[in-house]
Amino acid sequence: MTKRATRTTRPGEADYLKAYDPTASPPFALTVDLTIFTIQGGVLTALLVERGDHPYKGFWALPGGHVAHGKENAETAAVRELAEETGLNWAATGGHLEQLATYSDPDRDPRIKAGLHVASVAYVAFAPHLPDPQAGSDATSARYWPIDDLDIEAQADAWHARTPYAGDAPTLGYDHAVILRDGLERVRAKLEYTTLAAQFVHEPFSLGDLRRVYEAAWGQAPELGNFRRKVLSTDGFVVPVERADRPATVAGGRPPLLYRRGPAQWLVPPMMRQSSLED
Amino acid sequence: MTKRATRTTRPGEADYLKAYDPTASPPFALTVDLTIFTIQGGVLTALLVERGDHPYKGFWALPGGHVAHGKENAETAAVRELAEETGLNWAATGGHLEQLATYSDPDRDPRIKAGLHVASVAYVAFAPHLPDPQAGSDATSARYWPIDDLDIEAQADAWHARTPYAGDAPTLGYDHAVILRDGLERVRAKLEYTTLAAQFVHEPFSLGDLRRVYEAAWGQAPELGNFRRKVLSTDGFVVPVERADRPATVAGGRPPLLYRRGPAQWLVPPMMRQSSLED
DNA sequence: ACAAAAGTGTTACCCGTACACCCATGC
DNA sequence: GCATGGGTGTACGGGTAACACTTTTGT
Repeated sequence: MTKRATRTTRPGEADYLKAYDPTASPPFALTVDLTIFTIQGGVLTALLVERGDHPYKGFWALPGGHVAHGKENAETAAVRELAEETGLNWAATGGHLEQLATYSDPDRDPRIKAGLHVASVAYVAFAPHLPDPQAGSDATSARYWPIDDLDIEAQADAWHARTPYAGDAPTLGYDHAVILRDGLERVRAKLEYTTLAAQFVHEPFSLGDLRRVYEAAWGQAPELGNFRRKVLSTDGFVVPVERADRPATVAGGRPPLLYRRGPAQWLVPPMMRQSSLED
Repeated sequence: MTKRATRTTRPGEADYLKAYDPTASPPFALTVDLTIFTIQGGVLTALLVERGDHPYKGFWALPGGHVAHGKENAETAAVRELAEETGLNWAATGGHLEQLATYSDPDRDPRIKAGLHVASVAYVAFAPHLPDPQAGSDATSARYWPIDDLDIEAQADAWHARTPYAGDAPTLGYDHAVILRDGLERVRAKLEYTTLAAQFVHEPFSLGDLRRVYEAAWGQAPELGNFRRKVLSTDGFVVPVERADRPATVAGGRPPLLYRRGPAQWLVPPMMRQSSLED
């Protein structure tokens, strides 16, 4: 009980609390940015919004916003912003959201010139093909972009060199090309050793659907026979579903068995990817 | 060249810069916390400092401090604080430092009661047995603690429940038990699929030295024969060193071949750990 | 019948496991 | 000699890679 007291009141507490003057210390702003990945028509896409306000008015950027001071942590802010920007109830859809990294270069936001140092906690979200988002508060439009159309590497390199990006792809504001590149690498890596691929497909899904997730993310599909053995032998990756309410197949072909996401989180050993990471 | 202009001056820029009033928006503080792991006498340890000031005066905590507003990013601040708190030139020692996660619960720092919301970017550092640190600025003492002596799980659980930790281990301030637990899990995981184990030993080292790193971190050593085949067959993990300047062995036994760290970063497939992750 | 997509079988080989065995040094 | 730590060899088995083959539907 002595230690409990230290969490509420203890000798000297009044001192350090009073000593702090909110107007004296230079302010930081804390924001969140979201890299939201989904698959549309066999192509990996990311959600971007077109900014309607300065800074970076008219540029494309990641959805995100400010953490509410004293009221929430970054993750809560991320879920809230996601709902505001896309109309999506994240808890209900059951997608996956995880922290990526925090970006804090002083010059990553031009408002540093006004004395505001903006740090941003970035998140990665995986979801099946979502309804097209409505442009929210300060965005003039919002859409999913195929990641191959964004020239992310070149834009990220340009940011690091602090030179303007001169290519044809929609230009990303802030350091969002860097964040998006890091998020993309996280997605690709996580597919290898977790069951997150199942977060990209609607239930019920076929093993072919699941395999096309890997194909979209890696550019190459895992070998078919080995892939299904791997998935089916990983306990709890997918669970078969009996019902015949399979949506009619588009073209000819044998109708697939259908599955749901299982409780397993990890893939050990990992799913193999041809182009392994270089040192 | 049109786009370059947007990075320096563009229509409307003055507006959004002037519109911001540094004293109006409630302030965040941005700090860094460091989980610094090393191995001493076959035991995995973490560096902690005993706080000399409120809040959490007299408690043990992770080294860290404030990010200098407008002057540096979090990583630079981490390296700087590391030098200040331990006298260590990180760039020179060649240890490994990486971002862990950002912690931003409003109540994670009691100064929220004074209106200051403190978010902290945590880092993980791996290093060989370092000289004992000098207690820095606001610390009364600093030392390495064996992680098994810190009762981290219980302390982290207690923090999440917002109940006081009642055990015998040195009590950690703030949410640092949670951060330390996450850092520890990162270390253990990274040993599996990267060559970071070599960051824990002084050069030149023997394969036995390297194997003891895994033993200290995992509580169980990889099987000897397989371990050395794995290490030696991974191109660029270790490079043999010819010199006979091997430090005299303490006890009897065949003198080992010695190695240096190689350029390889990844271990594919990963080093096997008996107790694999549960779902 | 044919194409398309799903699903099954078969073989070879790699690599991790387990365990036995050989080497070099200090006491 | 013998204890101690370092280093090597080898047989077994599971799992993945590669590829051929069969099944079920739509047109």
